[in-house]
Amino acid sequence: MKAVFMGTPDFAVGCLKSLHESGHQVLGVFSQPDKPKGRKQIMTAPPVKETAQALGIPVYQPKTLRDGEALEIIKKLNPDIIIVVAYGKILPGEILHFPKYGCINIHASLLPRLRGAAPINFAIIEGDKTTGVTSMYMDEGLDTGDMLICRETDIGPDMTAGELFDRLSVMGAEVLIETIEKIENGTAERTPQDGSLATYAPIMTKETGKIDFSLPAARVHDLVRGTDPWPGAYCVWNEKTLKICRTRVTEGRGKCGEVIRADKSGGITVACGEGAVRIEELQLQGKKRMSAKDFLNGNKLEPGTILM
RNA sequence: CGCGGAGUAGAGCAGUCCGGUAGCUCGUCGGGCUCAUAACCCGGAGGUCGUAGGUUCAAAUCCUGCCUCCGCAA
Repeated sequence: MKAVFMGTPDFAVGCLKSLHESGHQVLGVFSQPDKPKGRKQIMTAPPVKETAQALGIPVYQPKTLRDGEALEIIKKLNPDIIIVVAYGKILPGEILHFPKYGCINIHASLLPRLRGAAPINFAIIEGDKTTGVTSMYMDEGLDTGDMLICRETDIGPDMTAGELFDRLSVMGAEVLIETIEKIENGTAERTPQDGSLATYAPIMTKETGKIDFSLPAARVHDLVRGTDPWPGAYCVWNEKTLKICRTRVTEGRGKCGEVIRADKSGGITVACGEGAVRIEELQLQGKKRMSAKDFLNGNKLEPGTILM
């Protein structure tokens, strides 16, 4: 099958590689334009672009797909199918309808749940016990197309978004290849989504990681692991940002956000609206990430302190 | 030159303003106590204070360049 691939971040890299290795011909790759990144604002290529270049596939990085130029490129490449994985742009109808087999998308959730930009993180933040990946035919809505293959996986009680990301990224690549096979041999079945069950996983910002200690401990824990490694969950201590990197749900009672224990044997325990969380790893503004034990060796954190 | 913080023993920090013997909490090693311990007591080892210069009788500390790490912003 002759395909065009569209994707941007790490999550899409596995799909691109599998597609390339499975013998399908990748005519071209679309990715978001390079962006300035990091403290020095260095222009950085998106991971998919780097991968494509390493594989010797031509890369296109249009600012928009709506000015007709992108369509011209597509027409020239003349793919049988377009694969979209976390590309970050909406495809106009003229492109959606161009390829013979249409456009398919790999999405990291069990649709119609968690449509949108950050399904992996929100599956954890919302305390889901399972999630998965879904392949679908794209339409003009946001993750609303007819589903093809849906594969489920468990979310462990302490699993972080980073860990889940790795697993789903592998699953996504597998599902992609299977989906293409089914489309090729004509056994693909469309299942429409039940829109009434849809939920949304909005794009994450730094604010997403703000901890609210009035919530039950389980929810605080879900936020911490659901935002790890990015953007990270945080609170405020001594007027400084304190990132909370790793926690465990535990017993304890106190005012919301109150440190009820801070010693080397019990770690740092903070009371929540219901129960408490023990902080195992944290990072103070301007410092490196460290264990609660190391933190307590050099910082005075008395029981009774309130984290906001 | 986007804003800011920081490099001191294996780890986490203080000391820097106001130059004058390298300090704290841990870890580690040896010994002791205890039924026992992530507990307690005694003792020891371990640091060219990120790096290159400058000022000075004397620099972790003051001045200048460079390297590295981190938070914010994007």
